[in-house]
Amino acid sequence: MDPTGQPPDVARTPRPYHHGDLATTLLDAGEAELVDKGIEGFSLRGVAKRAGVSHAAPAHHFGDVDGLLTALATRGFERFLARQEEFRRQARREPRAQLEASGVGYVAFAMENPALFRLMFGSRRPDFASPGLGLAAQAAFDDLARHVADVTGNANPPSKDRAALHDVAATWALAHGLADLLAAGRLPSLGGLPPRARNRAIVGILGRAVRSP
Amino acid sequence: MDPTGQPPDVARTPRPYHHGDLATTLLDAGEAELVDKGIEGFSLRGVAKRAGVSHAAPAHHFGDVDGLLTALATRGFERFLARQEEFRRQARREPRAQLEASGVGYVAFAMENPALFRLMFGSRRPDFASPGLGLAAQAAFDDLARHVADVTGNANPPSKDRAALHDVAATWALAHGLADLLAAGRLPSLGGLPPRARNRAIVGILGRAVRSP
DNA sequence: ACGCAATCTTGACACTGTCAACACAAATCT
DNA sequence: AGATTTGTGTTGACAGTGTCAAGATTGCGT
Repeated sequence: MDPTGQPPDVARTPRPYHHGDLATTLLDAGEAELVDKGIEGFSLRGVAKRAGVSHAAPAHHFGDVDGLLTALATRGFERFLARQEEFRRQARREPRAQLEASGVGYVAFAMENPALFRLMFGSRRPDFASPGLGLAAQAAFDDLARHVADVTGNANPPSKDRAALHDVAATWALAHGLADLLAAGRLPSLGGLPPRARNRAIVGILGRAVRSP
Repeated sequence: MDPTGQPPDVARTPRPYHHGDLATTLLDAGEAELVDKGIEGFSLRGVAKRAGVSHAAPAHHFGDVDGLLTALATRGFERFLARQEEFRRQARREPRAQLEASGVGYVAFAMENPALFRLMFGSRRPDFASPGLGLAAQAAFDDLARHVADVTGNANPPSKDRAALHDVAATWALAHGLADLLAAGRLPSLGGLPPRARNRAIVGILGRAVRSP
């Protein structure tokens, strides 16, 4: 038989009492739950069931349901930035092309992960005062502001210089508005385009936010 | 005595069994609940309590909690349009000034009613397939598209003409993005400005979406 | 080898939305 | 007028949810 003395395991790994790495398993399960049920139908017990674990297990890792949502939003912001960077890598190195790629990545992420995007930007349940999420969200803003500054050549921080503020606000608002409306399916004539044509259209629209110096 | 045969009323209208106009009372209570608890903490029983009525009473008027939210969103879109019109009335009659006023009204509504705005644009609970809400939302889009067309002079429908589509999409996305970010408090350097300066800044930013012909 | 801390389960509680059964009032019909 | 039907609101129940306290199980440090 089995020298380890384990039972002949009709099902191997009959769920050890300690899971190993439950935290990330719960994050994955939480993301699946988010995709399936949306933020509205998101249930902590549902996540636990997906992870094959008792209904109170998530509390030990994330405290609250809001704690889990906060962690999900944090990971969301990291992927958000990563997706933008992917598009930038495939674009030319000029500041303008890099900014356009960022915007396209912004919108693409929203359309690919509508529920997660909503959690990150349209919900008050995640705790944005928590250091992890706060920093992740701030990093997303800083990244965009930097690429805008590269285009305008304005080195002043947006909080001090009015022109810089307007440039950043316009770019962010335009990208964010497109992302939100497209993710919600409210711009069917744009969202229904095939990806390449759609991205071209998005670039054309985003270009209105800032003018090169 | 009273010819109607009513009792001498120690307390007049001691909560009659039939409320009179419970539907609108529930809508008002629902809006208050929305402001207090947000969409996340919105509770049908809480609304009933606010209206001073049993916990199952709302069902007779709105069926579902989603039914009540749908009705709230519908009324929200009507107020949304009305608010934009208020700003337009105080603006000059030129197409450009009218469009700018619409945009400022768009953003103002979002900042004044952040929870309602989120319900209208950032939630999947209202039933947008219902005729009432569907028409109300469509009317908001049509109104904006009309004012954009007045500026560009392009009479073609956005669904057919690519330039028209881009103009409408850019304007809507810019206004919507500003509204969403400001309502969420994510543009503090802009949202913290005093109203007049803020509106001037918004006009300046919105102007980037479309160029007069 | 032992004790401790971390991890997970179980059971309970209050709260929620929804449904069925009932109570009351008003409108309608004959 | 009186009876019946329709609409309006209440009560009680049920399953599902988040959270907490208590206990069970495991791994780790000493």
